[in-house]
Amino acid sequence: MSVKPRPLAPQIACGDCQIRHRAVCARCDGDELRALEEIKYYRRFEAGQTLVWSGDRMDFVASVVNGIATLTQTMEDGRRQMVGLLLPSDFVGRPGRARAPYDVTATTDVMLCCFRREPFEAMIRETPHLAQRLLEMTLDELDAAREWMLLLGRKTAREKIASLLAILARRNATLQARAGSGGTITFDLPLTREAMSDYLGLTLETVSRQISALRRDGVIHLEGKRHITVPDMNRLLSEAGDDSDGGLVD
Amino acid sequence: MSVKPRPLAPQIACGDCQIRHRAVCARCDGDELRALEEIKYYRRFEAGQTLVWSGDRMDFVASVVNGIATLTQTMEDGRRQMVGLLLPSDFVGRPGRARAPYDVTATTDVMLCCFRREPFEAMIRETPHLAQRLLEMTLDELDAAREWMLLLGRKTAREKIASLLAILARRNATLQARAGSGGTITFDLPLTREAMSDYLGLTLETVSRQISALRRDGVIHLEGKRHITVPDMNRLLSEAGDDSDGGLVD
DNA sequence: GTCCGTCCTTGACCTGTATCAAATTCCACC
DNA sequence: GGTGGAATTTGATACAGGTCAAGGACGGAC
Repeated sequence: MSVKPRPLAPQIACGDCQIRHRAVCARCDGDELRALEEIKYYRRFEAGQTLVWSGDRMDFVASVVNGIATLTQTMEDGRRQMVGLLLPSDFVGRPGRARAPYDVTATTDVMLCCFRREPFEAMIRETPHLAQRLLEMTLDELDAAREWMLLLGRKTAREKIASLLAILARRNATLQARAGSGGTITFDLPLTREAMSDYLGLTLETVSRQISALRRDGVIHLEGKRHITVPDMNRLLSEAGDDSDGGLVD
Repeated sequence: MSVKPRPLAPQIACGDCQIRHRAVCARCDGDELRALEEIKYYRRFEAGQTLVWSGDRMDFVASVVNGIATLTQTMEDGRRQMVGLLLPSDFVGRPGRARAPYDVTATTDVMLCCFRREPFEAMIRETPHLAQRLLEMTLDELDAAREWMLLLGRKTAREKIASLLAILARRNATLQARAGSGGTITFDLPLTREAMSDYLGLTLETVSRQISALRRDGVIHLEGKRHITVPDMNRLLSEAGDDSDGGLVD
């Protein structure tokens, strides 16, 4: 969800379960968190299903196990803006707030690991470590949101598309073994053109045009409508308008 | 910093010091936090001064005591986007990350209440309550950032200006006794046209034009360049394109 | 006072993206 | 393999906001 090559460092590969966690994991996180086991349950949603409508009561918080979901805000006249992309290991819902401030919609089939609100809040109070990890994770999200603000406010359509592709490519390169880091990266777009337009603050036609333009210019190759190959990641990053320092890590 | 009338509820009026706190206050927050007293110190910055440059090492975290500061991201070619507005009681800096990801600049003279990083981080580990309050505060900021994403991605120039004025008016109405809540609201713009344009993802000319247009249409009155009167807050809110439900509070 | 510099306003024009309107591709399902 | 429908692409045109340029208002220094 970050525009510039941000450190994905805090991801922890987990021997216990398949997913890579960035923050809280009920299954393998530390002795303190094993207690979460007792209050968790799983829920499955199908692609296109809206898990929670804006304003709805949300009696759980959850971690995405697999699949992709989105957070969107909608204006009265129908204008929509995606404000978050939930990928596996991301967290949704917030302790202390019962109503969702935006729609949460499944883009693909989604599996959530849910915790009922009250027990979870109690656990936060009892388990200092948990609040700290949630804080860390939330700060990461805030940084990502702020980079996205730069994109929405100041980037051109072409830069926006390149930025999104860079994020997806990067995410993909991390999940796959990054065979030859200078080499080509290949992945399937998990979003429709419409979802991309909602994310980028563009129309779907502009998204389509810009993708075509990037293809014409050799920045990406397209196979079908979804399968993308990035021959030169640095080229893509410079199209995205990000500075090339790779992001400062501490 | 929120677009729609959001609950400013968690502000706590404090008998001990002048400012209203939304989250962490070293002076009066609770017994647990009095320990922070020992590691805090004050720093003063003048209007226009940049407190921290993006990428700089930042060996403290701080709470704004008075004045206004901004967080901005800049692209290589100079395009700028403000990603946060720091008002009194807001917090800047993050535990666990030494380098600032954006410039922090004083808009007016600013007084910060600073805590050196290491002691502060130690205190978070030792004081569960502190992490919880920081979490709550960060989640509020994240919500505000996401509302701002809707503004940046989907609102027209006129709506953007109206939204910003609504926020400032609202903030002001909260700080002043809100004498007759239906009545007119009056305040001084704390931002130049340029700063507003950085915040809204517009050019300074467009900001100026839209402010003139709102004045022509009677949505606001202008006295000089900075002093603004809002005769009808509801009118302003509807110009901002926000739904009128007033925001859902829990 | 008046001079200067900064901030703001307004105008004329241009460009990037939205809008409206067809095609075209692709996939799922028969 | 054919068919229907959704997703995507492409084209023509409109318009919001950007860009460039010229004043104007205001405040501080002298």
